[in-house]
Amino acid sequence: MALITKRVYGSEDVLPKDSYKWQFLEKLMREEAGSFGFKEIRTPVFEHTELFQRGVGDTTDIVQKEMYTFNTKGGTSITLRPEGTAGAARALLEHAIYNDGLPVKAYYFVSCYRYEKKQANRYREFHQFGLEAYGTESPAADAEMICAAQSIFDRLYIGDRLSLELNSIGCPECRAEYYKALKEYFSQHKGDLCDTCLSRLERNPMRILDCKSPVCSEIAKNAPMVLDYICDDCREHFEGVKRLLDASGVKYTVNPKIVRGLDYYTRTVFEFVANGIGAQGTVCGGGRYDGLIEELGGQRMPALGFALGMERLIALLDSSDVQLPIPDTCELYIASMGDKAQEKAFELLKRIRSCGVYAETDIVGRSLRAQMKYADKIGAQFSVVLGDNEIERSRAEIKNMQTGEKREIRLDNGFAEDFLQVKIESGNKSAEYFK
RNA sequence: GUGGGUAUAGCUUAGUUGGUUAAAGCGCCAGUUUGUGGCACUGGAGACCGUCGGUUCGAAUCCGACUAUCCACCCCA
Repeated sequence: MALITKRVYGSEDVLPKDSYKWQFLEKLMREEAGSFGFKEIRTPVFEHTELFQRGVGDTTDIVQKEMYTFNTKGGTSITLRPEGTAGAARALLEHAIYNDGLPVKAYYFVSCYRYEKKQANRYREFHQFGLEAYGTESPAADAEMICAAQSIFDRLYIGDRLSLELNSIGCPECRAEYYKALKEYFSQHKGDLCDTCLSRLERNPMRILDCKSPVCSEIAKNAPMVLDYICDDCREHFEGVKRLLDASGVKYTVNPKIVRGLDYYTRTVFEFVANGIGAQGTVCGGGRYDGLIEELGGQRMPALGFALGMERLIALLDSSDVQLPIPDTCELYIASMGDKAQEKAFELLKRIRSCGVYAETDIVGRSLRAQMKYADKIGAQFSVVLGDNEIERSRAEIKNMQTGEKREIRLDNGFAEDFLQVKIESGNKSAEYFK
């Protein structure tokens, strides 16, 4: 296929027949975030490269090998955002939003870019919905964050398709202790670890814990657990989070292997994981990152949030028996024959559309029969045929496409009124919503 | 970056041991007389059989390379 008619590797089109899913989900998420008191923040697709190096972390795979980085004509290095948190945190600092009062609660919809091998539910351009909260250290904030994610899934009737995996990786102080213990333990098995895990041993030993290699995961089974090493403050914090989740009726599994791959995480980390949508099952992931703001040059300020993968969520919905509300079909199709009738059709359509009715007419120049076929194909609920007779009488027949039943309708000022009357009498709902 | 699978119309596929104009269903467009959709029928458009090279009198079919794509590892949403 010619290059110009081929999309770039790892990118996806949302086609007209599917866009309603995105629109529906975005609306639902805005409502849900709003009901928790989060306000939308919109940040640029690109940022200074340094922001991600500092914010996401120099040692991460994302920064080391997955960023779309390039120089502007002016010689500035900028990067297409690989995730949404860094930009939001930058904006918080740049505009000193924390002076508007704490906590700052924001949500975002962003497109993200990572240069990696494409896979089922993993793309080079992908979309995230996310929540951010700044200026609160309380476990209540962690619990609320998780509740917000859970309630989105509940509203979509997929709460039971996802399992919430929860963990605490402690603060930098207690993690240092833990790292020491981990390194000691894994060093004893140096000969058996896979190559990647050997390099992890130095820079991020926790990642060995979720290595998929049978040998490594066997060794990891007996490795020290974070939860045995976290300090009293961190333990108490974690207990607080669990207590409020329990109170909210949110079910979770404490999974010591959830460690997250971004450097900025501290204390609470969590993932909502789905089965049955391929290897990339993490639909939503997040946690607390109390060190991030300071890392970016601000005063120390606790922070937390999560990101939800839109493509993965849609994949999950597609693989489940949940049917998102199908968009309204055409309410009225006006077929016409001849110039006079076409003019009348345009006049009537202007009138009826201004009442909020979804209506169409022929813009192809088809025969009457073909127009009716088209009306049927687009699922029009009612149709009106206009010809010389109707123009003359200023009356036409309106046909219920489902029952075939016909009624008279005025073509003058009474048109919109008559149509609404017919619509009400038919008891026709514009769309059937069902699970 | 590493592995494995697959490439024939918009989609799903057929194509026999290599043999003349590459087939079907769905979809799309038009028509089945004069002013009414769904069903049915008729017709039409649409494929350089992923690309390049090789073997052969002859390749969609055999061989090679490349490219694309899918799945998995890695990593993550």
